Amino acid sequence: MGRPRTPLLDRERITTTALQLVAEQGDFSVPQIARRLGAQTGSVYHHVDGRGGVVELMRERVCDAIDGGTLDVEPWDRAMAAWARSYRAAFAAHPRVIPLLMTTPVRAPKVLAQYERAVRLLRGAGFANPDVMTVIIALENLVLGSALDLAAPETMWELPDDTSTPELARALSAVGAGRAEAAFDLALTAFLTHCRTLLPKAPAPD
Amino acid sequence: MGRPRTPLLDRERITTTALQLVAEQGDFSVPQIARRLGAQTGSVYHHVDGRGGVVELMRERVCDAIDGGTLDVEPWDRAMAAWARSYRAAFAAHPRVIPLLMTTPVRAPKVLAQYERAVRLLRGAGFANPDVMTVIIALENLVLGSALDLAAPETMWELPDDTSTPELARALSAVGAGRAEAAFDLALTAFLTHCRTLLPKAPAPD
DNA sequence: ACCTGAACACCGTTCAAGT
DNA sequence: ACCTGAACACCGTTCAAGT
Repeated sequence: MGRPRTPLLDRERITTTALQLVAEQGDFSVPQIARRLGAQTGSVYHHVDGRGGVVELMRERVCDAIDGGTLDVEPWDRAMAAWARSYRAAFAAHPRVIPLLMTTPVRAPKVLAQYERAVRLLRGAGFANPDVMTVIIALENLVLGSALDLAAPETMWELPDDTSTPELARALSAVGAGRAEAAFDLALTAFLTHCRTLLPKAPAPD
Repeated sequence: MGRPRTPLLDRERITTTALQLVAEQGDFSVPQIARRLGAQTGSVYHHVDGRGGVVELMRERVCDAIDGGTLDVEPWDRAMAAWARSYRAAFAAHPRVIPLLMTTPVRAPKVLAQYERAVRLLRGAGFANPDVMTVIIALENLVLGSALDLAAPETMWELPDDTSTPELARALSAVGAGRAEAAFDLALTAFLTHCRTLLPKAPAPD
């Protein structure tokens, strides 16, 4: 009892354990974290701001893998594409965490800083002020929607039998694995192609 | 005790109450449903397959508002646009339910039937077999991603102060309300425009 | 500073027993 | 058939008490 020689708990270990639990079960609980680390449930609260705090820590860990350097790529559309792919890849590495992150607002300064850079990039590219945020939100929806697809159970559609929905069954078997990737690529290409048309006609390169 | 003259519980009332709770709190529990309907917690289990069953009932209720008739519109791209808008509107009417529906597969026959029709529509329009499902999945991601945006808290980005992310703050204030709608419209337009280019060159109308 | 151990109000689920 | 009431194993959170 009392204080151990070497601390059992710290934020790093709590985060890692939570991510493991979510990967295994699709969810986590504070007592589960404590048990895995050999501590009492209450002890976790000395390191972390409750269950919600653990979710925030997981978000930071996952988002650390997003490569902000992609936003320095030129031209702007290649930068946005690279950012979107890096963003999605970071989430894809922890698919089952995604639903946990969807309902709480983004507070992590590192993530906000990347959005700030994205805004500057688009303004610099010549997008009108009201369009800038629309483009970013649409891109974010695209990334999260596709990432959610990865978190979905093996088959997002549970076909009762192939006879009631034969065409759907056939179409599904034709895509197979990589369906999520194909859909993301299609949507991203479509989106950036259309965004280019939003820009005032570019002057000829000098 | 025992059986009341007039039943306290049925699937309709359970579903309605669950939707109300989710609208108010963003979540629900079986005991909460029971309390609101003046029954014991255990009684709910006589009508519904546990908590997961209640989620399925909510999905069916929400999806009933999707207008499958939109898939009869011509040409195919107007049909897909109308379907996507109806789909999103149905979810938008119950924004906070969306996160609850994301992690469980679609089983509702009515929803599956609409996907079946969508597949037929795209095949009829001339899309190659491997492309059909990719297009549908991408459209679904788009709808769900945008719908999730509606479920998000007022401010998806919690800016600590306007000084650390000044451009983001400015861009955010420039979109204001309707930001979700604008982003959805942009993404949908972009997507369908690009899908048209996937099709073999159309023959001249006769 | 870090942890224990116990407490509290809440879950989801099951099931005998009642009418 | 429909509901009660009690049980069980689990949550999230708090807090005095120990070293």
